[in-house]
Amino acid sequence: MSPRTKSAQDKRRLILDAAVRVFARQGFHACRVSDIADEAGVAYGLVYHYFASKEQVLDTLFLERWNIMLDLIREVESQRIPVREKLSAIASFIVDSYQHDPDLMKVIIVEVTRAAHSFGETHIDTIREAYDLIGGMIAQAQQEGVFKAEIEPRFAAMAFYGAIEQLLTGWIFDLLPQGPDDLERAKWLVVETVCGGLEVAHAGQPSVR
Amino acid sequence: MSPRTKSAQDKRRLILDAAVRVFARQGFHACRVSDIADEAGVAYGLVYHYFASKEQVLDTLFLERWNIMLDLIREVESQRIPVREKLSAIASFIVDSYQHDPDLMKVIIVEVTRAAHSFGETHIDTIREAYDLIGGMIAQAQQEGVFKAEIEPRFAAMAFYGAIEQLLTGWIFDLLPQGPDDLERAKWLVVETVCGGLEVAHAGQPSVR
Amino acid sequence: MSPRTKSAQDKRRLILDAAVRVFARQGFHACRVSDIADEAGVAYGLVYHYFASKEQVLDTLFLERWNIMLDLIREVESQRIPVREKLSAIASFIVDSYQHDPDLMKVIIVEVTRAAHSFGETHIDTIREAYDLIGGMIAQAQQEGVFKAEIEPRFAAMAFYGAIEQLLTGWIFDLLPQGPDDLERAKWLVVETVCGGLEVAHAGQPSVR
Amino acid sequence: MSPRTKSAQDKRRLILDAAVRVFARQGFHACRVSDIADEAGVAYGLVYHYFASKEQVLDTLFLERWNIMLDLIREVESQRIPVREKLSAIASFIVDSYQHDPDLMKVIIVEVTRAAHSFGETHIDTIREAYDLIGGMIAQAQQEGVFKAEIEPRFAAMAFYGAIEQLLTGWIFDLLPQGPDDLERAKWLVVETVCGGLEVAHAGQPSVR
DNA sequence: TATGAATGAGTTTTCATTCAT
DNA sequence: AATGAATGAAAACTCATTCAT
Repeated sequence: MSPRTKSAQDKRRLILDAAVRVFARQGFHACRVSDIADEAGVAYGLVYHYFASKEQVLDTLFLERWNIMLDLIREVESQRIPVREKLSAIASFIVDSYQHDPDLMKVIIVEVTRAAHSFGETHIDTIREAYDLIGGMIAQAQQEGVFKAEIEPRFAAMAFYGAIEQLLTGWIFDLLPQGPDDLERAKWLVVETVCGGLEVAHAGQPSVR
Repeated sequence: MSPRTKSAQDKRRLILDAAVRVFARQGFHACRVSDIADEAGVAYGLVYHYFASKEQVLDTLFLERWNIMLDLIREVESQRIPVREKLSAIASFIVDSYQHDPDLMKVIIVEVTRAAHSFGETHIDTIREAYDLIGGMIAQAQQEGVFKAEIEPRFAAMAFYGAIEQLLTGWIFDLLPQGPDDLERAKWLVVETVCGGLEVAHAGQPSVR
Repeated sequence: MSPRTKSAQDKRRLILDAAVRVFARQGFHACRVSDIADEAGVAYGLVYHYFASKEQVLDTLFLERWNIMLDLIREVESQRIPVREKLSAIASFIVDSYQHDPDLMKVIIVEVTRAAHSFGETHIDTIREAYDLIGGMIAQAQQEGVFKAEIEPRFAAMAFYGAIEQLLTGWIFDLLPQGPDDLERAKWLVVETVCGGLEVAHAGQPSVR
Repeated sequence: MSPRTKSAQDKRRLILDAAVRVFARQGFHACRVSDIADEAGVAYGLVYHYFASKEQVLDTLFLERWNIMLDLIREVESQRIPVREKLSAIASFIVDSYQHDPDLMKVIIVEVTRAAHSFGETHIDTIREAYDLIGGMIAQAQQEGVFKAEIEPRFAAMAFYGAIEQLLTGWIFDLLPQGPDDLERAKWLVVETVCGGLEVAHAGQPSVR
C-alpha cells in the first residue's frame, strides 16, 4: 500500500469516525453533510468523493459494526459451550462494543435498528440475521432440554436482544448508571434474567403456562 | 358540549387519527403536513389551527397514549397481587394496545421512545416514569423475597420493558408472526421468560454469579 | 342614534384605536389581524365586518388624521397672517398631534409617508396636497418679497416638512429628548431654522430672538 | 486575488446590485428572494450561500453605503472650513449619491432610515452616528458664534438631515423635478434654507418666537 | 484527491381572508 | 353584529448533491 493510498484511506476513515460523532451528537436527520466534513476537517465535497450520499455513510458505519457482530455470533454458535455461555458472549460483545465506542452503538440503535422507515428497512435482512442466529441457539437449547420448549425461540431471541438493547438505550438516555462496574454487571444481569429468571428458584416451582 | 365544540373536537380528532396512519405509513420525517391534512380530508391550515407544529401532533399522540399506560401501571402497582401478575398486566396492556392500534404503537416506538435527538429527548421524563414505576415493583418484589436481590431493579425493569418493546418491533418489522394467538402467547412468554427464565428449572440449580 | 348603533360605532372605533397601538408597537407588516382584534378585545372576524382588509384599517387611520391636517393647513392658508406664523401654525399642529397621540403619528410617518411601495404610493395624491399647500404659501411669500425668490417653493416646502417629520422621527426612535419643553421648543426651532436660518445675522440683518 | 476569489466576489456583488434594483422596484417586503436571484441571473440558493437571509442582503447594502457617508462626514468634520461649507459638502454627497445610484438611496431611505420596526431599529446606532456628527459641527459653529446659540444642535442636525432626506423622498415619489440642474440647485437650496433661512434678511427684522 | 461555489427542489409555517353559525 | 373555525396561497429557508477547477 503506497503512502498515498494510505493517506486516502485515512481520509475516508477520518470521515467515518467524524460521522459517528456527529450522528451521535446531532442525529442523522439533524446533521448536515457539512457538519461531518467540518468535524473531519475536510472539505465537504470530499465526503462525496468517498461516499455516494449521506445515507451511505451511515450504511457503511452500520454494516461495518453489525457484520463484526454477526461474525462473533456465528463464531459463538459454532462453539460447543452451554447456551448460557453463548448468550453471555453475545451480551458481553454488545456491552463491550458500547463501552469501546458508545457513539457508534448509539447511532446504530437510535438511527438504524428501530428506524422502520429508513435504515431499519434497508438493512432489515442483515439485522434479522442476528435475531435468527440467536433464535437458532435457543431452539437448539430447547431440543437439548436445557431451555423450556414451550417458548417460541424467535420470540425468546427478540426478548433477549431487546433486553440488551434497552440497557444500552438506558445508558444512551442517561437513565441508567454506566460506570465500569455497571457495564460488567449488566452483562451478567441480562443473561441471568433471561435464562434464570428474576424469580427466586425454589424446588418444584411450577412455571406452567 | 355545544354542537360547535363537538364539531371542532371532531376535526381535531380526525387530524390526530389521520396523523397516526400517515406517521405509521411514511414515518414522521418522510411525511409532509399536507399528507396529514389530505389523509384527514381537511385543509392544510387546519392542522396549524389545532397544533402549533407537526411535532406537536406527534407529541399529542404520544402523550395521550403514554399517559394512559402510566395510569394503568400506577393502577397495577397499587393492587395487592403477585409481581408476576403485575408485570403480566403491563405486558398485556402493551400488547393489547398494539393489537388495538398497531399504527399508534408503531409510531410511539419508532418515532419516540428511541428517538434520542427529538421526541425521545423531549419526553424523556415521561418515558422514564414508566421505567421507574416498573423498577419500583421489582424492587418491592425483591424485598419480599420473591425476586432475586442481586439484580439491580432499574436494570431489570429496562430489560423487561425492552423485551416487550422488541416483540412489538418484531411485529412492526414483520419479523415475527402476529396472528391473534401469537399476540396472546407473547404476553405470557415475555413474563415467563423474564420471571421464570428460559432455563428449565431443576432442583437446587445454582444461579449464582 | 340608537344605543345599538352607538355601540356598533364604538366597536369600530375600538378596533381603530387598537390598531394604532398595535401598528405602533409591532409595525404594520409584523402584526396580524388577530393582534388587532386581541388588542381591541373583539373576535377577529369583526375586523372584517368593519373593514375590508388590514390595509383598509391603516388607510382609514391615515386619512382621518391627514385630512384633519389638510383642513388645518387650508384654514391657515386662508388667513391673513405672516407666512412665518402660517408655518408656525403647521409645525405646531404636527407637533401637537404627536404629543396628543404619538402612536398614531408614528404609524403615519413610519408606515405611510415614506412607504413608497404600499401606502405612500396609494395615498401619494393626498400626501402631496399637503406639500403643495405649503409650497403655495411659500410661493406667495416670495411674491410678497418676504421670502427669497431664488429658492424653488416646492423644494422649500419639502425641506420644511422634512425638517418637522425628522424631528418626530427623532422622538420616535428616541434619538431626541421629548419632554413637554422639548416639544414646545421644537415648534419654534424648526420655523426659526427654516425661516430665519441657523446663521447669526450680520450687520444689518439681526434675527435676534 | 486568485481568479476564483475574484469570480466569487463577482457573484456576491452581482447579487447585491440586483437586490438594489429589486428592492427599489418592488420594495423589500414585496419582493421574493427568487426575484433577487432571477435579477442577478444566479440560482436561488446562491443568495443563501453569500447571505444568511434576505435581511442580511439589505443590511449589507445599507452598511456599505452608510459607512461611506460616515467616512465622508468625519472627513468633512476634520477640515478647517466654514460650517456652511461642511453642511454643503454633506448635502452634496447625499445628493450625488442619489444621482449616482438613485435605487440604492431609495432603498436606504424607504426601507431603513424610517423603518422603526426592522432595519431602522437594527441600525439605529449607525444611523445616529451621522446625526451626532452633524450635531457636533453645528454645536461647534455655535461656540464659534457663527450659528445661533439658542437652537439645540441635535434638533438642528435632525432638521437639516430631514430636509435633505425629504428632497430625496420628493424625487423618489416623483413629486419634485429631478433634472441635473434640479439636483445641483437642491444642494445649494437646502444649505441656504437651513443656514441663511428662507426670509429675506433686512435690518432689524424681528424673529420673535 | 481535494475544494467549495453553485444549484434548485422541497417543506414548514404564516396569516389574510372567507364563511357557516 | 359577532364569533372563530376553516381555507389555501405564498415564501423563506435548508441542504443534499453536482461540478468546475
